[in-house]
Amino acid sequence: MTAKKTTIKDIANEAGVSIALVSFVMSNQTRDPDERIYKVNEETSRRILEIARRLNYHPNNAARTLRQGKTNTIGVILSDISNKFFADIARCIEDRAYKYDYTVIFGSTDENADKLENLVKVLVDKGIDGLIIVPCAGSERFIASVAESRMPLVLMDRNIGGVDVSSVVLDNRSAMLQAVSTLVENGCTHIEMVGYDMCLSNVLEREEGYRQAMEHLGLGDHVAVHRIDFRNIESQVRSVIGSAVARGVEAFVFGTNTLTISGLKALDELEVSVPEQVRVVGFDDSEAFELYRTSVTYISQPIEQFGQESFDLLMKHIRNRDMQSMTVTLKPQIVEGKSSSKI
Amino acid sequence: MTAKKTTIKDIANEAGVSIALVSFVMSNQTRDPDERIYKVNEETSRRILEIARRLNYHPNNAARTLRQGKTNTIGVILSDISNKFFADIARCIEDRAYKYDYTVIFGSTDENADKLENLVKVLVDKGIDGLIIVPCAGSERFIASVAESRMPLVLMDRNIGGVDVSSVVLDNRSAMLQAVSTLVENGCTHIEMVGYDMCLSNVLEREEGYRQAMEHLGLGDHVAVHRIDFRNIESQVRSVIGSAVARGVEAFVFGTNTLTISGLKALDELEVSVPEQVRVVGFDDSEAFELYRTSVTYISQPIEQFGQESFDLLMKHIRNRDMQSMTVTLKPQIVEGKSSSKI
DNA sequence: CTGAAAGCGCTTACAG
DNA sequence: CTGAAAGCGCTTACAG
Repeated sequence: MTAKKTTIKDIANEAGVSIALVSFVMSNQTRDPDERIYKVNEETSRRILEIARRLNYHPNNAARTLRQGKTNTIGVILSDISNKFFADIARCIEDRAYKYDYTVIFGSTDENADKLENLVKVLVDKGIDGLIIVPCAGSERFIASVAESRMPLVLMDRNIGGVDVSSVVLDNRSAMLQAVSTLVENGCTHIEMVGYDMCLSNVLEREEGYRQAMEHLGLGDHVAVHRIDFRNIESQVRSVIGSAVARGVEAFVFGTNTLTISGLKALDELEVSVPEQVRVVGFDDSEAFELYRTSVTYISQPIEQFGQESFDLLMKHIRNRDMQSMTVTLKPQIVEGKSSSKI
Repeated sequence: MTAKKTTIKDIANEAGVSIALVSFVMSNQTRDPDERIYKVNEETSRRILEIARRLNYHPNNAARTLRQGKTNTIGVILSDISNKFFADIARCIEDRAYKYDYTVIFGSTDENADKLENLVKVLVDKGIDGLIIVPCAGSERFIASVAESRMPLVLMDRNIGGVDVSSVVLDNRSAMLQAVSTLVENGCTHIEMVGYDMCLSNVLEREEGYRQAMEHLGLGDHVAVHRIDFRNIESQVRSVIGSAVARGVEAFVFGTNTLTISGLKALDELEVSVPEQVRVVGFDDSEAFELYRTSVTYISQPIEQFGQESFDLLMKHIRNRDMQSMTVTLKPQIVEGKSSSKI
């Protein structure tokens, strides 16, 4: 495999030709044979290829990169690769990149702007052709500077206002409209939302979407949003839900997968039954729903599309450095279970 | 960030020194200052560093790699990075690698030997200093050839017989002994196991561990192992569990996280209550347990140690090419919930 | 159709 | 303490 490292020089010696010719044959091998301008003598070409195989030749990537200034590697910076939502997206990106002969390097920020900054620097130094980033709160200015550096860049899941950069995001307002509408159709009016207390576009849009939906449906008086601190989810969700239930709330809409699971767990602990006493619409699918006593209604995000569109958009930016930035907005879909239904 | 790409030449020009001196100053910067053999003039050094900063210099990784023959990148090939067990390990490896200035590239095999082979080839061509692999069935010979190529290599989660290669694995026999013992202590004798139908060391050891534990506890007559096909889990688990319950089985031990969740779900669908009618010991922790009606007893694997030990062991192999291979065996710990208890 | 040569950016003996 | 030079392995105009 690695062994003594055969180089084109070895092959050239063995074949009695120049290294240039070897290089030429090797690179033509992977290109459209019709596009080659020069035609290498068939027999010579075959001989070179045969020797390369025999000597177990593997081109040196560093040399090629140094020469071409392209690494065929991209960086993908997520919130946390062990979070199922991001892990699933990571998998899609990995698969797609593999197909296009790209390698991807992942990094996790834990919603920490310093870490994000550091990761980007490491990856840029390492040499990457482009970046997909899930931005976190506080990283706006830094990401703007990355965008200005002309590094091909695509934001995912969240975007940043006032910065000219491409992004792939969810239609969060539509998600919340679907959630609220479904609950209203099932007879709820006291519908409250549990979201994060973070200054992120998706968080804010979901909150805004909830408000708009409520007002649109004539329930403006019942609007109530509970903003949970990211670092202390369980206990906050429990207390928020406890007092809301005491106030006679009829339904909860959750803003993320983690919040949904914490919420259902809290309702269990408070011995509030779903959907008999309180109805629920969650966000994202989860393995955990499979073991829940009731089938869960949730907003389903198009995970595969997130991965695919982000990657494809980044490829476009890499191939055309002067491409205009654009935003791809993906549509969520509500999946109805019993947790939101009339009893 | 990337911009016009400053090189040491630019800095040398600006500072009126040679590129060698610049290179020297730049690399000394990151080494133990006491170890330097030459001492660069303090003032010159400071001036060079200052210019580097002002010109926003970032060393070209490809050039350095080409020169040094080291990439500071490792490859990690898992079964599936979107599986929670592997995603958690991936996160640990990522964090640890980051601390040691290493970059990691992940790949998923989906238990497909061809894919594994391909991924390894891609990564090796790309240039990596070492590999951590979760081997899959059918990849034994190929992995043996990788080991022979002297590429630093560590197997994780499973190992391969007859090949001289390092590995980090779980003490699967101990896991199963704990599982069976706990159930026996709670009065069960008809304990059956649900595992995979795969020829992998961990699968086989868990099965063997179950058998030994049963025999050791005088329950050899009740030994029954159900081997599930990896590609058709849900339906097979359901039918296996259905007939076992009909036979009057008292408890199930599951061999992996996916099997545990499928099993609990199947019991739900069959309206068999846990632990009243049947007791259960699962494998690996899962978010899903949080929403299950009963707290689940499970075998907990030391995820962080898996990541850490694999990485550390690989580092040792990278630093010392002639190091003897070794196996690190990690201890599981049973976490007792209500699912295994007497009613 | 094929070869000689320059150069990508860096590191490392080797002189001075 | 500092500089000139070779070379890592490859690609790419440019000649022939």
